[in-house]
Amino acid sequence: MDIPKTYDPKQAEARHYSRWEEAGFFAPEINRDPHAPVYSIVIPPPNVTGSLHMGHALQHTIMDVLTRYKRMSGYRTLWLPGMDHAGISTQIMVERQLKKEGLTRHDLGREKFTERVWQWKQEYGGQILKQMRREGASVDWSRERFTMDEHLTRAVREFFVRSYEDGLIYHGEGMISWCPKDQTALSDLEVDKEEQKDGKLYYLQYPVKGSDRRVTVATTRPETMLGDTAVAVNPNDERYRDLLGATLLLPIVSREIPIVADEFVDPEFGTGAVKVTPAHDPNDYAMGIRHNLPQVRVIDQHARMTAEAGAEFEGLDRYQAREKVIEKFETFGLLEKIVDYEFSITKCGRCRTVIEPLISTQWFLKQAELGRAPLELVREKHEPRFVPRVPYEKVYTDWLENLHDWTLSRQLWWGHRIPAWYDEEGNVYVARTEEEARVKAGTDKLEQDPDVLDTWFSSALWPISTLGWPDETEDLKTFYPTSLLVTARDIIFLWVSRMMMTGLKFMGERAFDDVFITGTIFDKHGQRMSKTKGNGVDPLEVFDKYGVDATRLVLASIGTTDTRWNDTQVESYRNFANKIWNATRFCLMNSEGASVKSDAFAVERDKLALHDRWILSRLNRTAREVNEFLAKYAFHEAVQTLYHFFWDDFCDWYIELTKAEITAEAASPERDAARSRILTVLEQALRLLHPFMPYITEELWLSLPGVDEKLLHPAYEGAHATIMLASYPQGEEALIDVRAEDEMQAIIDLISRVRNIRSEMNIKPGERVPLLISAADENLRAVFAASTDQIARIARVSEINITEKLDAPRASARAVLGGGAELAVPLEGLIDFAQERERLTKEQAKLKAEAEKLEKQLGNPQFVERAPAEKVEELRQRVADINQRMSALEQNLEAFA
RNA sequence: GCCCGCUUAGCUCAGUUGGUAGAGCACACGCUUCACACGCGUGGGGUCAGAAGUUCGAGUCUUCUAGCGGGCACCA
Repeated sequence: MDIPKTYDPKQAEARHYSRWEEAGFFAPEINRDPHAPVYSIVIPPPNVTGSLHMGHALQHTIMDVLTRYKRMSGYRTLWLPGMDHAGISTQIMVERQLKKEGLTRHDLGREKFTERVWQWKQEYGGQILKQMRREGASVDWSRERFTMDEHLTRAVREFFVRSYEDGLIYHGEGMISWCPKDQTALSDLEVDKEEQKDGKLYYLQYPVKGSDRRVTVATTRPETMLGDTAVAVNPNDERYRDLLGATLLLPIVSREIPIVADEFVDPEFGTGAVKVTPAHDPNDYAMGIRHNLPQVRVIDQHARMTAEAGAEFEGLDRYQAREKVIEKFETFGLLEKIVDYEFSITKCGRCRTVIEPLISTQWFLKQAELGRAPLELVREKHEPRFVPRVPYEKVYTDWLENLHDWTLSRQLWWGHRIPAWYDEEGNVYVARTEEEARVKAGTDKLEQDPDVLDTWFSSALWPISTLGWPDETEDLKTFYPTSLLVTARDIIFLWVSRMMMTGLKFMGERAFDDVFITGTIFDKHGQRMSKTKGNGVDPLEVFDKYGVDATRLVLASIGTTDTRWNDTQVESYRNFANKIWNATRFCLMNSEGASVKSDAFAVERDKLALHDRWILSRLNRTAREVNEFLAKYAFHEAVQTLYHFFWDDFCDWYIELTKAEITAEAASPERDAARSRILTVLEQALRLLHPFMPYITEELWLSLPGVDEKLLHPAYEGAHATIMLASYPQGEEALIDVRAEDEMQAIIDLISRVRNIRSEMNIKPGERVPLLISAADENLRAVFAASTDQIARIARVSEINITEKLDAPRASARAVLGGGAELAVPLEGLIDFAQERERLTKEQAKLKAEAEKLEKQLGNPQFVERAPAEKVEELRQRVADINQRMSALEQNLEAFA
């Protein structure tokens, strides 16, 4: 027998994945049952530029555990992989590459540049997909999709055209967030607010025309005053009532601007007078429309001042212009004060450049209309079901209640080009193809809109487009709606909500039943992992160090909770994997004449030893619990249950209890039967563990004698043997044996007490001691009697004497057990009476404290009256048991007196 | 400003419907016991952030306070 003592994860990891993939185990077609229930997940498509981080590994683990679990449970299972073209990120990545060659994208031109991006994708993109193989992700690679695939492009155009025809999409002027560095419009979800701790608030004075008065306005952006076209005050503000309708002389540019009244203005803030710059601030833009104010554009797309800002300012950067405006105001004596002021500024979510709000002609989508159906669904039916519901259902609902128009167009080259064409007069034709547009326009002289769509526009279609929409494919019929979406919380708005919108619009059904929001993994100091900080833990390094299976156990346990990453947890699961390895090794070393058998435990109940009935019960109870936990996404609990079943019940107790039988040198039907039983329990345990630990379980499962195709779930008839397709144990209620568990517990307690005595009395591990057991209850005596061999072996006892009443020599260490049992270890010459007295006194004190607490509670008439009768009875039982133990201890102490 | 979450053993975290506080790691002691030292056995360690309330009974429910972390908001 030549099995290494230590499990080497890398070997198993290298061995099985490609085999599984090539055999088609990941594809739903492997399931031959036409009536099989369906389980489907589409992966959140990682960016084509991305590489695996812990967040991905976490999401993938959750998805894979469930997919493998459902597959083993007989479901027709699809986990669909793919990638996102990631417009801006990818374009920037390739531009950076070009820069090294001294080129810009404009040097290449649009067509060549796009080709270059595709080339880049071929060579470097999709790193993450290779890494997913390492994770053991059981995705169906035959259905891999990319958001820029021809078919998905067709879906995008369909979405666009239909929405345009329905009046949901429009082309027009609006106030948008513009990134001066990336040179594109952004949606409000792609920008971040950032606190400006050292911000300043500038108080500027504007002279009133034909008067000595001045009106003071407060602003954080003085440079925009060059584009002011009004000052607004609250209509109820007494201070300015007489100035309503007056004209102000805008300093520097000498423009005459009105004072207007608007409810928006908060009289409490600043001076109660607000400068209005309709071309460069979202609120002012809205106010400008309300009061029909001119829009003077003083800042351009590069965040530099325009000619409109005046000759002195033209070409200046916005911050230089700010300095200059302040200088001027100071010289004019119009700068009232500058105060420190904390506020937030908006930055580009990608490059952190400060956003410039600009008026621009773009394509927009009226999200409010699309959002109505998802909003109703979540309000009325709580669908999709968020896990955890708090706080995400509310977050999602709140957002849907307050939808703004979505800026769709991006001034980029990489992405889905907007399917809109213009004729020479500038009329727009939205169509699925250029041909269609020509027909609509009645001319060939058309020019396509140069812009591309927001990346999230195609992502919004992911669950339906990947399954074939707009065609009515078999996949779409079979796998939609999907069962589950697993993702991080930061894209609930960007993505989750929008998939619900498109799913409901085009399919009339929710995109997924459940939405599982994973926790966030921080570094050990509680800091968010990020590339710029360089504090990220690389999943691949963790895989290398501890193995994929161990890492997956940690990730599955994390589930929805925010966690600080620490290697010690992985290490402990690495040890667990090793434990599984060695337990199997032990079973294999003693497997001659035996095999995994469906009828290994099929003998009359009274012919089966207690420990066999017990492990069978524990196994089935564990299986039931794990199924229940998985049904409610309680991964941590499932992992804990399996861990303790395998380590504590199976290894620490069952193997030890059955060891003598199994390692017997002489072959016998009894030995072979015992060997088959342990193999059979082990085989089931491996299946239960498989969704979490795919590699080690497959590696070991295949090595077990008697394991073959017959163990596969009936749906996979004809497939080669693999644990992946073995049926997941459901746990049989009938095999749960409460009595066996209670009786076994008595044995375990007994052995533990003996071990405790041995340890406290410093008895050498090799030294065997005699043991006296007493129990008034006949049945309990029988239970002990039936297990004397095991007790003797495990507790290292030389001889066991079971009596009705304890009759031990004075020089004995004693202990009391539940159920009125007692034990004594005679230690003539070894025992230190003082020490033993101390030990017993300590134990007595413990019991006494507990008894007092309970008696106090029982002495409370209100408790006895109001608490449920069974609760009261339970306490009485406990008190009785404690009292029994105490009196036994008392007698023991007297023996030493 | 509004909303939400978190605070449990030295560390990382569990604790379902209110009814004797748990795990892993760490720590102490003892073990080359014929699967495993990535192991075995034994043991110590928590007034569950603080306060008040509801209740026979609160880690668990309510309110407030503090600290930390999110999300949202047009306050110039």
